Amino acid sequence: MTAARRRYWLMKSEPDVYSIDDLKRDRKTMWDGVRNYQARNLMRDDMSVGDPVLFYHSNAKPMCIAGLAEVASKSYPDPSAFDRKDKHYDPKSDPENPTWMLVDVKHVATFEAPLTREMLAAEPALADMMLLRRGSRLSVQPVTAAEFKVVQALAKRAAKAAGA
DNA sequence: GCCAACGTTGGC
DNA sequence: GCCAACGTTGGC
Repeated sequence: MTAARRRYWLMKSEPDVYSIDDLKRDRKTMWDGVRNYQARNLMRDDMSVGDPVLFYHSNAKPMCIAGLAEVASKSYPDPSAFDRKDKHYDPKSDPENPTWMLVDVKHVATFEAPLTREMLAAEPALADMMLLRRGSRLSVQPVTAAEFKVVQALAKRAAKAAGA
């Protein structure tokens, strides 16, 4: 057994559809409905159980990193791809050889003060973060260890400021 | 609501 | 294999 290098991720969700509060309530959820090959490949090939995940609220007011989650399973076929009634049903995906894979994600912490996109954009250390790049639509993104550290520090600072 | 960015589809 | 048309994401 070789220990996998710890990797860090950011996953986007529209809070109107599924928010960090929903994740907290559910404790754990299937990250279903992803229909982008790049995002799938990251979940299928690169994620390990225990990897930290930044939970991002997209298309929201405010847009923000709302908290911390964690990869809670290995990848497995996305059942919503086989459900005719599901919005993300994919008739081309063969259950014998599934196209779409997902992982379970579990709630770790909801930030006391959400880190708004504005705050992130104002942080020089995050200048190269994929999330902040123009036109970056990928809903599952890698985050560097350095970026993750900075986000954690910002979250701590924001919580302090909010509580003070 | 607009539209830039980008992925997918399908004709050729 | 190219590329135009189209659909979606998601910030603004």
